[in-house]
Amino acid sequence: MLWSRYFIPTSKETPADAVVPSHQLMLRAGMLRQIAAGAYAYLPIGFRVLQKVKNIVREEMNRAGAIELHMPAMQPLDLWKETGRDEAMGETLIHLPDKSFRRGTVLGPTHEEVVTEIVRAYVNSYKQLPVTLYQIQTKFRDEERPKSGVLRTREFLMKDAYSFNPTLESLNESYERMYQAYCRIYERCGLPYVAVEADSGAIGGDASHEFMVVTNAGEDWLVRAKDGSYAANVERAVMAPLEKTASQEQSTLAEVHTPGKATIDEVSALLKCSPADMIKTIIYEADGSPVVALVRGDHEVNEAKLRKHLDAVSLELASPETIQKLTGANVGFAGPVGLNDVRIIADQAVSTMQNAVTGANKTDYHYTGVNSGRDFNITESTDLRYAVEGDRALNGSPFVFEKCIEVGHVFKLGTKYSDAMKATFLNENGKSIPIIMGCYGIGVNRIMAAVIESSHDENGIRWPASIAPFTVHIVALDTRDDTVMSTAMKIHNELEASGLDVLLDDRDSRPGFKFKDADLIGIPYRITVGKRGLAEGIVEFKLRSSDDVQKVAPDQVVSLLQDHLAQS
RNA sequence: CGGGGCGUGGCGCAGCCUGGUUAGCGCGCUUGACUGGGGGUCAAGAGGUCGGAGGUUCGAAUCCUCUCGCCCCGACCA
Repeated sequence: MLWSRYFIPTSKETPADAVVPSHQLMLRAGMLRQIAAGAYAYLPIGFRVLQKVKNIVREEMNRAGAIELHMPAMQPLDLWKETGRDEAMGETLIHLPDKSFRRGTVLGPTHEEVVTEIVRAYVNSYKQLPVTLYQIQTKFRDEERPKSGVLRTREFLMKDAYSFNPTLESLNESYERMYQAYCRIYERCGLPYVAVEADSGAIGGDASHEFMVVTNAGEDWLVRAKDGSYAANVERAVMAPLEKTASQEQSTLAEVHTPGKATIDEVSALLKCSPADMIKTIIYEADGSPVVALVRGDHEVNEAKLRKHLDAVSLELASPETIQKLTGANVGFAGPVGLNDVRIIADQAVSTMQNAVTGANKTDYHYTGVNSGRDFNITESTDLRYAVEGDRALNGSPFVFEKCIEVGHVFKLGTKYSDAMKATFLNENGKSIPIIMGCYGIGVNRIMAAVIESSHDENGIRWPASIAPFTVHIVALDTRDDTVMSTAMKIHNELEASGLDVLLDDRDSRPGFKFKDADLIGIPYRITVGKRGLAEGIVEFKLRSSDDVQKVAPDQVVSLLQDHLAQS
């Protein structure tokens, strides 16, 4: 490919709207153009990268036994009503105007409903199972706030796979196979990833892993044990109970006047104590009944953990009226002392607290000197909170917190969708039972952006050869010199003939300009052809990832490159 | 959805507060000359409904009202 005849609109300046490196570099390298908030055009070299990522994903899916199909982006709302997800997705679901359609139509944010509809139509025997179907498709989600370039958009490419299994053992096999395929995909894309336990959330599955890439541009947090023995989404991270501190002399329980001081910060400031000396009392309504959660003042209740502990379907903060009725006080003055006839769950850390401060269940009053066992009893104690700095893994290794982005997610769905949509089959005993499902997603655009986030320098992108828009970049200097151009063209043709993607910069520009562009678009192998080198019978070979320049005879270039590619 | 900011040639910005000739500057682009190993120099050019609508005024990029779009922080996020 000749640069002069191709379309790579590079730019020296960084657009003001771009904040994260991947966004800035994609714009500058001429890969990407924003068309609307959260909707991007992929320009030729950006598109080439996407295609390479898609091909890797496709190869690994096929290798893992998944079968490709293609489902519509336009879907009938009725299908979403069957599972109730029209409500659950809320505003994220993009509805088309009703006019020209008989039924309401939405743009698919994901395809569980559609794929389940297909399978229930054709699968009715255990003999047809298991089967895993996948597609690589454009998804639409009306995100409230698209951001960070291609990392969070309203329209994006996703590989989504769905396994349909007759038994749990079979589901586990499919899940494991997908998990392994994901690892291979990220490895082939040159992406340093971490597989973490994830919260399976409202989707209702019982196991789930996320594939994370550590980067400052991320919007999720992952927690890792320093010794590498544990990694989890912060939503999910399980930590060791805090150790008991040396016991202090118990002070007496005292009621103090704290007028208008309802928050942890206000009360701790007034009473000159640390938030860690306070017991935070949060009142929820779980499936309609009030429940009280206790955590240390500097900790936050993890509602997912609480929900799981309670085995509740709905969980929300109680209304001020409920709180008033339960505690007899305004919001901000609740505490466990004297609180009866309600289920109280304490975080483990609360058990280690001594002479604590907490609400007195009386408006404008708190207690000091509160001790569990004496002033109130902890009947239920569990891990209820989010991990914070200083927490440790169950084996005692300290936690490290890192920002990250999610590039993939695998779920064991169970029968949530097959139950709701009546996707059943007859098992060997002639009994009709719901198909057990798993679902497996990969964000294709995110892989591209994540690779750039984790592989760039001040001059530009550093693509791994596997997904680079071109594999080799020939820079012809002195383009008006016939020997230079004929040599460059010859190398170009030989490399193309050997099956490589080659870009030849044949523009009549100054050398520095072309080198800067070469570094910016980040093709892994660079061949420089110039008058000087040719005078001594050589061209130069350089890796994007290194400053070393190797002199090589023009007719040795193909074999040298093949050696390099064979090693990588 | 709360808070903040920004819309002026392809990109980055100034001008606005305090209204007044042909709306500037840098990058990029075109043409020519010189130049040629890390984003060159000089010269001459092209390119703008100042996001849109309405209003105030003799006169609006500038003041007022409405509106659309975009970015950032937060909340939310199978």
